[in-house]
Amino acid sequence: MELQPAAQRRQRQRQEARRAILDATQSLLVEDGFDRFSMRRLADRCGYTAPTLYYYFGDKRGLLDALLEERFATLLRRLHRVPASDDPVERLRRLVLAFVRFGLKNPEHYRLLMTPRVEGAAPPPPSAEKCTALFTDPMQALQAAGRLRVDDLEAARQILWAALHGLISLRSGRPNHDWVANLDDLAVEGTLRGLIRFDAGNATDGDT
Amino acid sequence: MELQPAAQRRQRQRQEARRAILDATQSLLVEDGFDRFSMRRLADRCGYTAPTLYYYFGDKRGLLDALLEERFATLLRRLHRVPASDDPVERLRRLVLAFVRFGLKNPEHYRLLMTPRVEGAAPPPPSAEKCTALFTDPMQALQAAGRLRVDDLEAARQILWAALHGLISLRSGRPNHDWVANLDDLAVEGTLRGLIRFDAGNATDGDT
DNA sequence: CCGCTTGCATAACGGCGTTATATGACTTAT
DNA sequence: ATAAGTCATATAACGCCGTTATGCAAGCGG
Repeated sequence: MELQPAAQRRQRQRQEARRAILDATQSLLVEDGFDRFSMRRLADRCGYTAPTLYYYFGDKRGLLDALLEERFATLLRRLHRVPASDDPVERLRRLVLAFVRFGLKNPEHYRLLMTPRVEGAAPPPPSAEKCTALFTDPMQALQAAGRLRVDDLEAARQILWAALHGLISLRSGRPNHDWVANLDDLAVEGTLRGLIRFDAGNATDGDT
Repeated sequence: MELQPAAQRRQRQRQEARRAILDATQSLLVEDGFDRFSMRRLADRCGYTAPTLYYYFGDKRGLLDALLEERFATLLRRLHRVPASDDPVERLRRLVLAFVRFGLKNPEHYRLLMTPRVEGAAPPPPSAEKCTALFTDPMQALQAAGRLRVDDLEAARQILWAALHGLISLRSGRPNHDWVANLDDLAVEGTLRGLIRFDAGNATDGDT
């Protein structure tokens, strides 16, 4: 049984330790919330002491980014399974709604993602960026069809980004506020309507 | 000169101390940012020691709320001077733009305002709430004219709130991102267009 | 003149993120 | 088999934070 080089076993145990720490991080985060989360409390929960966490993940941000990466990788897989519609509006709507619902179901992770990096720190985990990149595709299609109300594609992206971020962060930051039923759908619909010409037909330009 | 009861002089000195502390808070906040702000650093800056700050303002949140109240009182005065237009859309647009620009010019205060209260803590300062209340007026007018795309006025309010919050918090949280020029105007215009029927004329209902 | 409120300061508590240093187990080399 | 070395972990500490307990001196009312 010990024929395999012992380095492999060590590495496997290393992975198991990381796994255990990440699992404890996840549960502590959802149970107690982002504000009450601390490295020392995590150490207590997962049986290791604090320096071990730093040994494995560098610092608090690195640990949370590792967790974030996993979480957003699953979102990414889910977004990839969103069916491609012939109507780019419909596809964009589905993507956006999936994203919003993910953010609302994982408020601590979303907050974690959006907490701005200090200065020249590490970039956000790659899966998170890939998620947002998925939106450019249907938006480019809309621009090509001349259905964007804002000429600049980047401007449209940023407006959409801001609206979604506002919706998610506001709702998950104030869970006790009595939000209107179906706010997600209404807000997404309104945002898209502000960005996109919904009336098919007069597409390219209506002035000359 | 000492004819006035000494209690008045004491109260005046009290006010002066509060004033000095609040001024130091303001400058420390804008110079070093919300994250680096601490009661101890404030104490160092303003000459008092930390317990004195607690003597005057209770706790950190109370101190920051006092500053916030002042700041939003000036915004409130400015918003009150926004001219009433015959077109409620135009009036709403002006209010919204003034609000957004205020948020972007006072990012630390805005962040402070939006940082959710812990649980049953003090409500946000009254001026801040009055500011948001100013928006309901033109929105009611729009609803009465049947120009709201969302029937429920409260829903429309929340959608607008989310969009503005997203715009402000995203931009001021990432000042180094290269935001598109005129993003504010474009975003506000898009948001309003998603919420409101811009074409005058077929107002009430277009189905039956 | 005495006692009381008021406006401060010193010192401390507990918690935080993080790091310096030590120790023991396990691997490798002789 | 033993010495040398690496790796995973722990203990102890540093410096910061928000906050509070305690003390103390100056001014005021009796």
